[in-house]
Amino acid sequence: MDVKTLCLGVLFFGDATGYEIRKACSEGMISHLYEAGYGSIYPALAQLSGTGLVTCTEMAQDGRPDKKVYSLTEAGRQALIESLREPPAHDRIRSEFMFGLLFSQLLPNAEVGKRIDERIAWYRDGLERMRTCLGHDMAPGAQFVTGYGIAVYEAAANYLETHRDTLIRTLSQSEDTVEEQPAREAVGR
Amino acid sequence: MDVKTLCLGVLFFGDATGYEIRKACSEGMISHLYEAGYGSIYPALAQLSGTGLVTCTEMAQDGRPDKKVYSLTEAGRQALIESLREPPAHDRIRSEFMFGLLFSQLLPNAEVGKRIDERIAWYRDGLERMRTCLGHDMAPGAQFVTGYGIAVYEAAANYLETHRDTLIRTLSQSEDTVEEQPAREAVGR
DNA sequence: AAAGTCTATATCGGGCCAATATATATCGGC
DNA sequence: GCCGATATATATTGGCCCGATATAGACTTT
Repeated sequence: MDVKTLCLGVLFFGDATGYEIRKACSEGMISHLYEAGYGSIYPALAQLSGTGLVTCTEMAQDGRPDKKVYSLTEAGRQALIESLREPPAHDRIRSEFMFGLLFSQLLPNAEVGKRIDERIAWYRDGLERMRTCLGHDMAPGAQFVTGYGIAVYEAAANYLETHRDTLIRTLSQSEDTVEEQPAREAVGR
Repeated sequence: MDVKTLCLGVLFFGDATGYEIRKACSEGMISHLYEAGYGSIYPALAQLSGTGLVTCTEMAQDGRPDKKVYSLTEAGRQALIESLREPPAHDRIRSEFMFGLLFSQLLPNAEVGKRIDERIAWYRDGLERMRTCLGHDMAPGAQFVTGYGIAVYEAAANYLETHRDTLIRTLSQSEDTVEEQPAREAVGR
């Protein structure tokens, strides 16, 4: 599955411009599942347009630059369904935040605390948006996914809140032995 | 942060071959935070070796192909710390599983159930490994991160288990109206 | 009136990664 | 004792992806 399928999926919920699709995939609800930026979306739309899976209607606007509104065609709908049918690839995640915490012994304690606090705030913010979202009329799948997001974010925020101080305390205690601390095992597997 | 920093990080916990680094980043504990395959790791190691951040010792083995064991140099250690100091980029996630569920109305119910069951099994498997891991001696950061992983996976698995049947039931109920169902709002933001 | 944000489209260089090639060893099952 | 599968080990490539950047008028804030 690639960004082309992502665009088809967004367009399934209604016509949109490239700009709006990007918003959905990098700020909106979908950004929690599958992110994408301009550099992926615009080329994808051009290709989809070329193969007839979407149509593009240029709309002149007073003042602002022209809008290009994309719509899913019947062929696009079929292509979306076909893509969704094949077994989903394994999740791809890349969390610099978590990776950095692995090495929290190498960072100043204040920095560690600051990062955790920021992350908690980020989760709380996401939770608020998701809860607001649940009030509206949604497809059953979207409802399920949103509920899942809430459950996971809640657990993450709670863990960070309840274990933050313990981590900092532990780091403080072993602070002075950091210099000669030998490498440890138990990360390789 | 890129795969070069990832390699430096893994090597901080002890010398390793490219093969072992890949194992840690695509099967081991680190794979839950930051994945990488051969195509990223081998070029990264070559570059790190060229700039003196790691050293490479070739070890002949009876039978098996030669091993190239990489070690972090002092310069590499400093480079790692410097990289970790800069604020972590936003998490990047790409979950085809979750994205697919958004459109569960377009999939056969049996398929939806199967995917959820597989995902639950995957979480449970990950949980078991992480819990085993916690028994061993670990750096405080690694312990914190592992605990976080357990909390999140547990919440995810529980949500899927308790809401699986509700989703399927809801899908079955609206099954016959799928054909003429209009596009819905509330995904754009 | 300057500075910043929002709508809107588009490109590029470099990074990443799945798939693939190569070679040998070991282990379980028949 | 042989076969297929799995594990050890390194390396390349084509294509996808994406952060940064350019452009540009309108609206908002200071």
